[in-house]
Amino acid sequence: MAADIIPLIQYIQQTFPIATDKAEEIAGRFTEKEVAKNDYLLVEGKVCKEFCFLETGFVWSSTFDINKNNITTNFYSGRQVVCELFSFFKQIPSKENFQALTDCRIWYITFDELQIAFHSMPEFREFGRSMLVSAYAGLKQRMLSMLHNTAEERYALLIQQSPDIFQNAPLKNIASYLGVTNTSLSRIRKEFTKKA
Amino acid sequence: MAADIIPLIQYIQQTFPIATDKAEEIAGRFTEKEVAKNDYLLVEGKVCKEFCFLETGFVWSSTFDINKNNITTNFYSGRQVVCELFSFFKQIPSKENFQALTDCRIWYITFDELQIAFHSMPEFREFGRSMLVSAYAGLKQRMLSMLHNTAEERYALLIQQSPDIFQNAPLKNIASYLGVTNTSLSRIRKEFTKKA
DNA sequence: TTTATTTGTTGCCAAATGGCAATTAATATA
DNA sequence: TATATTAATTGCCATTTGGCAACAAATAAA
Repeated sequence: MAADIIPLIQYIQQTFPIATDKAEEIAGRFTEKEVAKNDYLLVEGKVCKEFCFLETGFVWSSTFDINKNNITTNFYSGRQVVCELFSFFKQIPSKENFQALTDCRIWYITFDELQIAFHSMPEFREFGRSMLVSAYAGLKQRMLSMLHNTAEERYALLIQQSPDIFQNAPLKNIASYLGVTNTSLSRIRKEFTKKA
Repeated sequence: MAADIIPLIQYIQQTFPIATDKAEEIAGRFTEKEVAKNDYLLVEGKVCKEFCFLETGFVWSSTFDINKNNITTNFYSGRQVVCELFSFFKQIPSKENFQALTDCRIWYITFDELQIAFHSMPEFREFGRSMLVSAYAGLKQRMLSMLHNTAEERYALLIQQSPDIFQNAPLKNIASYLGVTNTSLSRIRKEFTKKA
């Protein structure tokens, strides 16, 4: 067993409590690959064919609003699932782009392989469901934060919870992730450093 | 077969394409019940034990923010799933309340029953996964709208897509659902009717 | 019905955020 | 290195939204 599969095994166990040998069996269904900086993991209009676990590296996802402005939907650092879940599980074209901001090391499983594994391994199904439910809950949290926190509060939360984003992504994309203009983010940062 | 189970069967088929006899078999696992106006389907701190399909009626869900303000998380009209998915699938205490705003007719299945049905019916699993994925995608849409539309645009979208909310819920709860104060919502409504 | 409570509206002003343009800083390209 | 391009900051002002208080309207309770 390759040593670098350990983060995936740990991720599985932390998402759904399960015996180590079962988690290893699930992880064993994944294949490793590398993605170079600036390469796309998924392009808008294409069907997402791989469920990816990001071992190391940094990825961002984006889409376009009605006015064709590019807006950042998320950032992903290592040891997270990186997948357009709607496109993947429904096997329909994605509305989002996923792009590597650094060189990435990834473990993936294709949709067909996952279907087979789901049928033969109940634990894999349970892990999959638990992962989906957690993603749903995380999104709800983020939505409520967007609704009831100011831009500055959201900025403070982000820099506290995911400081690595600021090492990897340009501020204009962080601004659109936070739902503010880059002009406003610039001013928020100015105020923020003044206070600290 | 009771005639009023038909909406549930249709909902299943529209969430995951499946033969009618299979959809009927899935629906057959659900039990019917009624919930009176103002009664709670779920109370904060309790584990959500039932996965509910709202046949008729109107429900709202809410939670409390850091300052203990009650904030509305969602409204549900008929022919929708009404369930705190995170609490239900993880069987942990809910952070949300679900309350009937009108008398409701509901089809439900308990967590234990659902686990059994999931194991014996692959189609039920597929339906469940598809439902989760759709809920996730809907939430993402809503979040992006919160981020990149003004309060007035969000109001216009809501009144267009879910006019029934305005027949069933007080404006102060609609305001917190939209992420604005009721003062602001009042002004937005004034502007809005002026334009129309 | 009368009274009390809750909900919704409005005026006044403050705070947060956006829009645009100019400038500087950083990065990519020739 | 020199040049072109993109990203970030700043000033000025407009727009959006919030906070508070007063009031009106609707609803619930006595």
